[in-house]
Amino acid sequence: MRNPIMKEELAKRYDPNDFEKRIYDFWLSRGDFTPDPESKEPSYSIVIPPPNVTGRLHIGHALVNTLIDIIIRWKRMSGFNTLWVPGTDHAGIATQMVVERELAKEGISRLELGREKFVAKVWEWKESHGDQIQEQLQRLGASADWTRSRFTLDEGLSRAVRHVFVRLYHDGLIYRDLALVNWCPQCLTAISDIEVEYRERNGKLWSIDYPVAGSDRILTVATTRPETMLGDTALAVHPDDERYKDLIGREAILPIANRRIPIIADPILVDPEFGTGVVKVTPAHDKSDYEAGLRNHLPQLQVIGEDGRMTAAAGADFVGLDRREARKSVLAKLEEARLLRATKEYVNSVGVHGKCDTDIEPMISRQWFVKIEPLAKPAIEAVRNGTIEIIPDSWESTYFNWMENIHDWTISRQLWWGHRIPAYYCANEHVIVSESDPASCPECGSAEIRRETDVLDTWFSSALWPFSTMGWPDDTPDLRTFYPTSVLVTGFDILFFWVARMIMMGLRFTGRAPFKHVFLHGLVRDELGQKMSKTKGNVIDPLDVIDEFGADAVRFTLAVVSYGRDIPLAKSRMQGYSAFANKIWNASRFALMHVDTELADAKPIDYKELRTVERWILSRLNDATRSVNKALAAYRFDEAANTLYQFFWHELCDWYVEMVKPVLLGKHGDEAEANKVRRVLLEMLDRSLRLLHPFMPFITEEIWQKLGAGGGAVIHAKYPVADDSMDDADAERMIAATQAMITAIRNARAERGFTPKERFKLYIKTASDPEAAFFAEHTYLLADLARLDAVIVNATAPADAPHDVVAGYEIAIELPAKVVTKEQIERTQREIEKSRKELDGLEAKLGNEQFVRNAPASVVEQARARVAELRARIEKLGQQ
RNA sequence: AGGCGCUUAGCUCAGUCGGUAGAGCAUCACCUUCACACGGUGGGGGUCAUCGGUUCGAGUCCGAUAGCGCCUACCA
Repeated sequence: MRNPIMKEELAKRYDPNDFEKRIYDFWLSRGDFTPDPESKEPSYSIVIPPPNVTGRLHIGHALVNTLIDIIIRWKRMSGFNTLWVPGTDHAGIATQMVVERELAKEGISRLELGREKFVAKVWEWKESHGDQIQEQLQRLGASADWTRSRFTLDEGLSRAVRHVFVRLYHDGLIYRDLALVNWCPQCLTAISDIEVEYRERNGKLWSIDYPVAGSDRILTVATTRPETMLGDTALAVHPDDERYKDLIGREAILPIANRRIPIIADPILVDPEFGTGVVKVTPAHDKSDYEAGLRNHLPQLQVIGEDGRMTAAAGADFVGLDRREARKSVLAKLEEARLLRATKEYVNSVGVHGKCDTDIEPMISRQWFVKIEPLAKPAIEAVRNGTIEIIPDSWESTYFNWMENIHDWTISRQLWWGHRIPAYYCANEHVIVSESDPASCPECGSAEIRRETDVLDTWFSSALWPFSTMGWPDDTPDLRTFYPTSVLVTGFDILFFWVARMIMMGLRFTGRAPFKHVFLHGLVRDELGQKMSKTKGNVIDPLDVIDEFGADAVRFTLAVVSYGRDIPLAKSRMQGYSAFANKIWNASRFALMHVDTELADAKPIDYKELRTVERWILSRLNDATRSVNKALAAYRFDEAANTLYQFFWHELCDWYVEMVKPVLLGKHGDEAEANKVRRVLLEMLDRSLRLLHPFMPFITEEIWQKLGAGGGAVIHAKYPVADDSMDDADAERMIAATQAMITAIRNARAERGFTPKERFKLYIKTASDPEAAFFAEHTYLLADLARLDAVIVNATAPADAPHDVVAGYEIAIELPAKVVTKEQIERTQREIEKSRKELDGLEAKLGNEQFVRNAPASVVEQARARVAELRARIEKLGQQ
């Protein structure tokens, strides 16, 4: 029974646009991506790294989702009850920024709209644009279960977020405190430490003189941020620094402000070797100064406000000025007072907010934090004891290094789009943290309750993704069946942002690691290894290349290049793999025009009855099958894909198909032999398509439907596994020898300038009768592929025919008389030279007693055999 | 500053247990043969960054050096 949705015949030309959409709809209509709830098979599950809901598919998404889909399809075909949970992330700041930008086009600002209306606008935006990325993933062939798609702001997920927040708060792991945080004056929100990106910048280092009060001494201080001096509340020196020891405890006069500030000793803040050994201390605007301020009980004077403008505390001359203007103004005033001593060029790294590229302002602010150490400890242990395995394992040391030096996590954001923190304040400022909205304050009974306005860091909800998507905190069938998930596939760039936090939260709230393996892939670059960016114009848009080359070629390319930290990607590679798809297409057309698909329903292949050629190709296929399964189990998508490419094109197409043509075209053998060949050819196509399916799902499904699959689909066909009984070393050896002879003859033909029409005679010498019989039997094969008119076994060749030794067999090629050119002589001499060099090396090796004594017997034996072959070869070649 | 990684053909990269250096692309020559010119056949191209060590034997293991990249922390 053929499926009616499929076209009967393969089109002449491979055109992915003709069938990819149709095939995807076919799978969707059958519900092929949804696991069977009744299944007794072992489960296998993956959750998608949720892309930004307003995002558009970029090449990084294409990579990670291709890799996930390869694993999912492989496992599904390998008998697992397989689930891939898709979904999207609300992506707090990023989404808010996108919508704000859209509104700005209409001249509307978020602030004038108000919180409620703005959030409603974002939801509108989400509803109209949110499915775009899922449709794009479908074009890639993603076999995710769309019926289970989740969004981090869904009701269920929101409940999980709230539940986790409340529990962590009551366990003392979430607290609210006044602390120095990273503040983005552009986005007007605090961000966490890891959201700060550091950029190298050419700046200046200014030296400012601070007069010591009641003395004519001057302390010179270097700074990269002179405007912060307005907030200085001390100068610090090292307690052991002899130069300044006597000044400790005295006061300096802060220039411009003319405030007196203490001169303190702080061994942690001050490195006496650096600069002048005197440091200005600005506790409200610098991280290490903040800590020094706490140690020394210094006042915190905020001179820069949340909007990046100077506060009243900065003084009347500066209030309201932007940070940058304030810097110029401060420098001018210092210059005027002749207190600016020197300026030098200086390269330092400046913290910026990655999302908007604005310089971060360290700021003292009341925020919510997660006390991270108690969560990190078990997460470290889980990786250390192997409960979770990070692949490649080189990332484990990075993971440990970060987790062991981790700082508390700032989770509150002064945004509108996100999970609003479930904390409430009563009229008396009592804090109530609760899963449901409280009616009155449990402490004082006040009914005047207002909710916290801050929302949570997006990554807080992402951290719960592996179990929140499955219905947690309820005990659901999905949770029981598919949690913990099997592997997490993602880029190494979000190891800290996401992976580490999922491990911490998963262990804390489910008592189990959220996944067994973490596979970290590299980052896609252009062919020169540069980051892709719109400004550089080197972006490869996955949707464009899918249009151009087809999803299968794009997927195959991504699989092949996937290994390594950086993944250089060029369109030319996709073109190359679309040629491979074309090859698959045409080889299948060839097979289908010679093979009756009814054969598949006939009795299984009897391996003992097969010819050597068929036993050989089955053995080679088995070898490829073994390699592919092994490579996939190790997440070596590149090896798996290369193995299939190599096998299908260069063994199956280049050799096997050519070898069976004489039989299929009726030039050799009888109908019974042809039928055996047809049966095996069909088997090869069937198995190859199944092996290729996870990588190239569309083309394999389209063709496989033509094999008379009884209404089935390759997506649910069984993935081939290696079968030792298919291995055949003898067949491999004899066919390899045959191939080597054919190559040698083709080579001789090309080198001597003969056309394909001119026929030769081949003489072969064998050492045994079975070998002689083999070559006699396969004369047609040699004759057809090497264009010979005779193959003569174990007879004396004419002395003037070129002799050689190939695969251990002495051969001679009798060719029509032709002038021997200088090039041929030189080439033969080069061959002899090469062989002699290798021979000399080997003989020296074998002459070394220690080699013979210490090396394994097989290695010595191999060397001896090679020596014999080389000697014979040199002799034969020399005769010419 | 600390940590991690990389250096192999013109380009981009594989290379398992230490045992005769591989692939794709590019390049050159020949071939429009009845699945495919998105094709076939054959060829050329490498001091495996450098130096030293271990070993019978090193692209592979160890140490150092140089160059490049990334991460983390800090940078008055």
